[in-house]
Amino acid sequence: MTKILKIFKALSDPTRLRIIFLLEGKDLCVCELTFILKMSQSRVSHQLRILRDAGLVEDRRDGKWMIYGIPPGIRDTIRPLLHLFGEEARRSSAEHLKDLRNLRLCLKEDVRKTRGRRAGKSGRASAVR
Amino acid sequence: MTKILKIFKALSDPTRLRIIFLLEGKDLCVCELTFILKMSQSRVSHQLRILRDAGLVEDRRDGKWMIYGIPPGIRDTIRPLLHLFGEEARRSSAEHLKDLRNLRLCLKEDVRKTRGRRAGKSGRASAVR
DNA sequence: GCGATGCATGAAGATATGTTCATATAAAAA
DNA sequence: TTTTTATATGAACATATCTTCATGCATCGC
Repeated sequence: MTKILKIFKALSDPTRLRIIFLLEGKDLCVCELTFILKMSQSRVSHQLRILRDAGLVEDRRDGKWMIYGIPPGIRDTIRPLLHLFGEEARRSSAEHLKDLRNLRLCLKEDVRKTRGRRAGKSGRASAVR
Repeated sequence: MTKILKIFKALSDPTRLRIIFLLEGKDLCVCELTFILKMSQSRVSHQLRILRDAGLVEDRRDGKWMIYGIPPGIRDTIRPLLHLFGEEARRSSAEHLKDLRNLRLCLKEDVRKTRGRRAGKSGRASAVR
């Protein structure tokens, strides 16, 4: 009972749900999530911790980056769950579409390796808040 | 997005989860839930309201009783969801077993129609707190 | 080694949520 | 009609949750 409750609690926050939706598509590091969600690194980390405590995500270190992803067992469990309700609503929600746009931008700009050095450079599309 | 979030929020409270587990088996009125859960009527009503606002339960009047149940569409959606995680854990949880025991007692004593008049009568098993 | 980057986390403040208490409404019973 | 039973709900309080800020640790590049 405690476990399922923890999972529902973890999923009952808009930020965490956005993170789950993103990770369902692709593993991401904290700085990428920070870039995509337009939130402070601290805020993202705190939310990731709650998701990890619930067993909904797992992390691994890659150099100086911590990569977060959904464990295979959970992925199989969660995907149908998310689809059951409002998959349509999700896909068409303005928020989620922005996240997807920022994800593309994030990959295109190779945020993980180039941020900081290139920040503020002109001629670049900027992420959608 | 808002809808699914509301559903997860509604499911992320131990009392409400107990109510859902109970209603998954059988429609019940507020006084029966109050009897089974050993909680104040006010508390049960407040929680039912949250479940209703999330669309997870519906009510109908039967005389002076309000009967709560899970709408068919939601039932089909929610059952696999609850089974996905911790169905085993639920079935064996002490809390849930107590609820089931109190449910049997509730039906046996016909709480809906006899409460008050028979309260405190000797020779009766009393519900488990 | 030293500075910069990526990330985690504790503490404090702001906000949301759950519980209790008091009271209101509606139907049944007397 | 008056009383009783079943339920809903607003307000106040207690508790939990989320966000921010400050700071610490690990890794990388120089």
